[in-house]
Amino acid sequence: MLGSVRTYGQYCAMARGLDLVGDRWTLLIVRELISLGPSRYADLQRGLPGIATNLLANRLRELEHAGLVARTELPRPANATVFALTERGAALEGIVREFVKWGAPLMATHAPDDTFRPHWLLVPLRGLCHDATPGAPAQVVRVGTAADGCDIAADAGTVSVAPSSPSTTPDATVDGDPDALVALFTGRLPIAAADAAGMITGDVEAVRRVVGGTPASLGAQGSA
Amino acid sequence: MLGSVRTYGQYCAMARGLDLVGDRWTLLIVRELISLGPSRYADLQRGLPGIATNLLANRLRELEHAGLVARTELPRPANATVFALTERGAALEGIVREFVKWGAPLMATHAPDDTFRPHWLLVPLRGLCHDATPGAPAQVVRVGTAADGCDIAADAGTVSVAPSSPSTTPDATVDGDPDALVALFTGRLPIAAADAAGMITGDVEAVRRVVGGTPASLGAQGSA
DNA sequence: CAGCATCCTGTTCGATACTG
DNA sequence: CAGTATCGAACAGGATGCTG
Repeated sequence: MLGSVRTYGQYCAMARGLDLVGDRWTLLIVRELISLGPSRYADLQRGLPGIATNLLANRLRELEHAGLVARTELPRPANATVFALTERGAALEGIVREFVKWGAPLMATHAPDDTFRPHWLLVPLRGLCHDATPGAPAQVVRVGTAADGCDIAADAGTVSVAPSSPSTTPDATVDGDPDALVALFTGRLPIAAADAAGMITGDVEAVRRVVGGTPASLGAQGSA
Repeated sequence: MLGSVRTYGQYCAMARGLDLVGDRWTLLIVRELISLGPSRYADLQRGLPGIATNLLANRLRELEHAGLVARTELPRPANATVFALTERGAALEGIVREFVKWGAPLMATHAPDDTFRPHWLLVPLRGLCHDATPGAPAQVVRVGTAADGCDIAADAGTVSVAPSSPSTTPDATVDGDPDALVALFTGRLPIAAADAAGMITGDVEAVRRVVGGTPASLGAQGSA
């Protein structure tokens, strides 16, 4: 009845890590909890197209048992169950970040039937954005929508990327085709071209301020 | 007949990475190829206790197809097939390293029936060792044995950790119980105590030279 | 012997239907 | 909304047999 008692049985840090988060879907659930913050069951399902509902329930139970996810019952009037990463669970972001870096070259092509959610860009954007105008007042660029996206906040030379919040009014909003979004933030699509294509609403200069990171953060590694 | 056409179908760098290396055993095979260097089939099997032989063959074929592993036929007299990481495959070390860092706290306890191979320490040791005596002549400390272990080479302030080579004569050799080895290199077991327990052969000062890294590399993160 | 392929069994996964 | 129940298909694990 309980899942994954299956273990590699190795006294090895990596094998023991994989015993906890190596099952199918598990690291994507962690990605969701990182990218969305504390989430309800149905929101997790929306960010994990194709997952079986029983599998999501199993994984959440296993993650909870492993001390990586905490389940909280919100009081009235919300009256909902909320899943959030514990501190130890949030420490998985390093693994997620390395996966994103390694997988970056795989984003060059876009299969039309692949699903896409703008909030999936949160971890990648953390490595891809900078503040090119440290002296300017604080600005926020939204990627995607208020319901599903990321808010890139630039202030005093540093950027922070958070799940988009309906209570924030961004200075600019960027949206469009998945591959165009990726191309824009990896530098393959010029900002002017994105603007001409109608991808940018609001202050184009705010977009110019945050787009573009260090070459290393683009995950430029051989081909595949 | 061909494995894993199963894909997450997401336009997401992490999901696409997991499509390639997210299957069971795959990242442990990568760990083996990193820790052993180019290897023969039987050597991989020895480092992956419990893997089904057909599964290893399948995974190697998938990795080859993904461009992460290259298969080479050695000419006579060796006449063997050798599997090695490609450049793109070797780039997975960042993911392996993050897994090791995150999994480090899980090594605190040691189940007696867990298997252990000294060469599994190679990636962890890369984050755990330093050269405390940059001025001293080059020295090599072996962990494990010539047949299965790592050689830690300290020279001019930097250390490099490689699979143990029979053609190298180390200045000191460290071996012993798996948990004692881990405790030694994570600083929980004093070098003097390891020496008193008979874990060290040769020049104890060479061991003292390389053992101990930055606090950050110990992977100190919450509990679990 | 190294490097698999085949066969078989048990577990996990995926899709859908259903429930408090 | 947050799951549980069910069932066929795919996959993992173990033993064994084949082939140069």
